[in-house]
Amino acid sequence: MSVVVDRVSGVADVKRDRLLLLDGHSLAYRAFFALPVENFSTVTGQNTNAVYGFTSMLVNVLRDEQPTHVAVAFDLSRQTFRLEEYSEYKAKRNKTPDEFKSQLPLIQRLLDALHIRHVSLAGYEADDIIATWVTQGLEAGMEVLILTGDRDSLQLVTESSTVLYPMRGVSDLARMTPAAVEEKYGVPPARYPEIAALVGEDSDNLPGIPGVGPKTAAKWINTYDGLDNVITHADQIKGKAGDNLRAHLGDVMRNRRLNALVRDLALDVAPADLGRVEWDRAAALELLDELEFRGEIRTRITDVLAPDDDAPVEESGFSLEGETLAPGAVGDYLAGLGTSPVGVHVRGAWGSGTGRVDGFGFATQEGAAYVGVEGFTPEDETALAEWLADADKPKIMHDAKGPQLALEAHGWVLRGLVTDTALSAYIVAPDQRSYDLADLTLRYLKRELKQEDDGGQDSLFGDEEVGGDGVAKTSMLFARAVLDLSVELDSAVEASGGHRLLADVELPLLHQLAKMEQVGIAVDTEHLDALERHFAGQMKQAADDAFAVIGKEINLGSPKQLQVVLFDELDMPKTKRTKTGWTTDADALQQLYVKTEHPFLLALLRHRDVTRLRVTIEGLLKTVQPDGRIHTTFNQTIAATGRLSSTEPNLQNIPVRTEEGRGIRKGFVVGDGFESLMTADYSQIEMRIMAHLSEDELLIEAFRSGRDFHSITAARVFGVDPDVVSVEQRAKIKAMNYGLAYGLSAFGLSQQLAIEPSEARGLMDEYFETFGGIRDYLQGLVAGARRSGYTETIMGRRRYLPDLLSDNRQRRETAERMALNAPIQGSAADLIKVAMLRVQAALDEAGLTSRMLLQVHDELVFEVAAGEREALEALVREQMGSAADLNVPLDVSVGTGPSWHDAAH
DNA sequence: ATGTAAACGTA
DNA sequence: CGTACGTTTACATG
Repeated sequence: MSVVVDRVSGVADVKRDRLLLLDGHSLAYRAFFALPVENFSTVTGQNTNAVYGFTSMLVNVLRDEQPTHVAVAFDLSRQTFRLEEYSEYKAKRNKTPDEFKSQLPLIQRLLDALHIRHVSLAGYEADDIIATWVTQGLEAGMEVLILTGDRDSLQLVTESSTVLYPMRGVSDLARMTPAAVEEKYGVPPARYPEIAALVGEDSDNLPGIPGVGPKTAAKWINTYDGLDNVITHADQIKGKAGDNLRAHLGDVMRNRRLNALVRDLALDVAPADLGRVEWDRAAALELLDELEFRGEIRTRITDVLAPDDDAPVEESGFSLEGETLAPGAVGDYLAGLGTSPVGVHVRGAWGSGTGRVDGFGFATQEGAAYVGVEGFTPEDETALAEWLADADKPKIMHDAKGPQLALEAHGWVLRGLVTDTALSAYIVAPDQRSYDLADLTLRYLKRELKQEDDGGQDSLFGDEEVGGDGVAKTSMLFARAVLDLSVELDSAVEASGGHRLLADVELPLLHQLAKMEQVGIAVDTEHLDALERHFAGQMKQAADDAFAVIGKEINLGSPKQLQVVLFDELDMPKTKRTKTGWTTDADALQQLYVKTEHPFLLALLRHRDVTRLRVTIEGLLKTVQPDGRIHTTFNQTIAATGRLSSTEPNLQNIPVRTEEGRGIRKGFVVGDGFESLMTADYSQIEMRIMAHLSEDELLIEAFRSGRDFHSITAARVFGVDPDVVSVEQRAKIKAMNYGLAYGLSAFGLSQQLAIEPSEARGLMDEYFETFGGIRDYLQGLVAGARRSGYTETIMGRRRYLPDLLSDNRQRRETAERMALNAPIQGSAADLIKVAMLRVQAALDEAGLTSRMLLQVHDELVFEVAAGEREALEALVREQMGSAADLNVPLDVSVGTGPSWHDAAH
């Protein structure tokens, strides 16, 4: 199907024109209540459930009905001729929610982008516009479809006009033909308003006759042949209903006047003007991006609007001259590039600390080239190696850590990476979910970047036709996109003051992370195997115990089945609600045990614990590479605060709190040829940052004293000597200290300490009384962020928090807690990143072979080469301790041992 | 097959 | 009713 209908060619005359008319307001309103608003909102807090539901209905109907003409009618305001006639018209309606109102302009923007006409008219409702178009369309011999959630439109149904009425939600449409209307209401469509007049319409505040429903109304209308005759013969109708009819004749006649749709409005646009035209692809995609419509809905939209394989990349703005380099031509090509930045796209695959290169796309402002690695001559190989390793040949890449691993695996060294578009996009807006090249291209260049489909899937072995036009073209286009993007992003980074963060921290860190991923950490698989078997046995034991108590076997891992046992069968008190029932989390089970002392709970908790440990080990073992080491992937662009994250596997959440859990850490060991593992971590890094930033004298003094921090602060709060601080006092202040940076509430604190909220409130007051600088600082953080729209770390890393201005209390308060936490967590992240770079630089400088393996937010793990322990410890203490110049000391604790567990301190 | 919720591990 | 993450399982969708 082509969305362009040529009105002149006569092609459209082969079939009747189909006119699709939508009631924008009623459909959006339906969608607003049908779809849970909390599931549909963007990062900026814009609700989109109504937009989503409306769009979904629209595209489904476009797909299923294939109309040739389309338009949408909207209400303009409540001020209509109906209101003038009847001041109570629609009076009972609740005020339209703001969350809904803000979505109408979005729907209209979307329609504009799709080039679908939308019309409203002062004094009239959408219904009237539609009724007028229906009348005109039928006269012109068109077939008409009306998509609306307003039953008044049923009066427009004829043999050639059908109402599509949403049944429930936004996916079921009832097809209201004359037969369907008659079947449902017992009268032909033209007489539907007569029924409505008798029955009344709650939503319009049009009261009907008491005791008269659709059945009675239909009976009367059919018996007397129409409402007019019912009114004339009102005195003949017996019973209570008859009395009521006579008493409310005025209402009925008024209802009938008001529910009659106006069919002869003077509109600027006639049905013939509504022929479908090509959509504005760029504008629509940009809006979908803004609305965060992705995945299924996005495909459904684009499929319906552009089902043909149209829009090759050139069409959407990318066009470039390029060539596939012949064997032997690489040296000359690279020599001709000079010293202006080159966009580089590496084709290949990577992960788990290694990778494979299949080819390179190069792009400059002048042109582009592609070269596949397969046909390389020795001269090509050398020329490329030299160019890649030349720090004076500037390169720009996207998400270069993976490619870097692939290059390294080939033996190539990458130098001269002047920027990375994924990293700069992250600096500019760290809250984005994805930094895909295609996403960024769309967002910053308003162009669509599409993967050329070259037939077969990318083979793992790289044996597909490398010279294929698609592959080369795509690679060159990607390289060019990277180059163009870097220009936009450079200025965006500059404008937000993030240049140094990018150039001095994130970019060099990319290489450091690649190095760490490449090295990996050695694992004692035998130990972990044995441990897994042990936990499997414990699991079986715990499950048997649990089943014995309740006398049957259930799936202990199913919260649903657990709820049945706990709350229905054992009749335990209800816990906190979740979306789908009552929570069965460990905290709740613990509390239930305190109340009931039911042995099932103990077995269940034990089962949970050991299951978790077993599954964790299982997952780890699956990721051990042939070299006997685990090579995690560190993600540099995930956490909005600036932290790293770790995947496949996540080595930043290996158990440590329980003795059994720590057993797993014994499985991470020193590798062959090295002497031990060393861990080095910052103590109370976030509190120190708070002390520094708040300049609270007492807090600074507490840190400078070098004594136990929680005891010192507790002593201050409770006004006692540090030596006599009780265990309870210290615990309370410790919880307070840790919770501060999260925006802890009195309630949260009371939960955690199992004390009364009032006591927690008092504790917080005392604390803030003592450390007034902290209170002022935290308040200032939120206030400042509200003013500027963002928070900032010590290195100038920004996080934008538009929800600080939300009128939704929950969203706003969440944003406030984020504003408290982001600069603190983020500054700590800045600090350890700087420390990592300094430590590595010092390692290189000193010529040590010890190496950095892991980062766990405030901790670094090293593999110590023989004889280097002391030197390494000194170096690490020195570099970590001086990563930032704070007005409190940075305390680093260091431990060494044969395993990660033993290296703890 | 794919997505979401609940649960839980870390800092 | 405390921030930042990733993974697993069960369960509900298509």
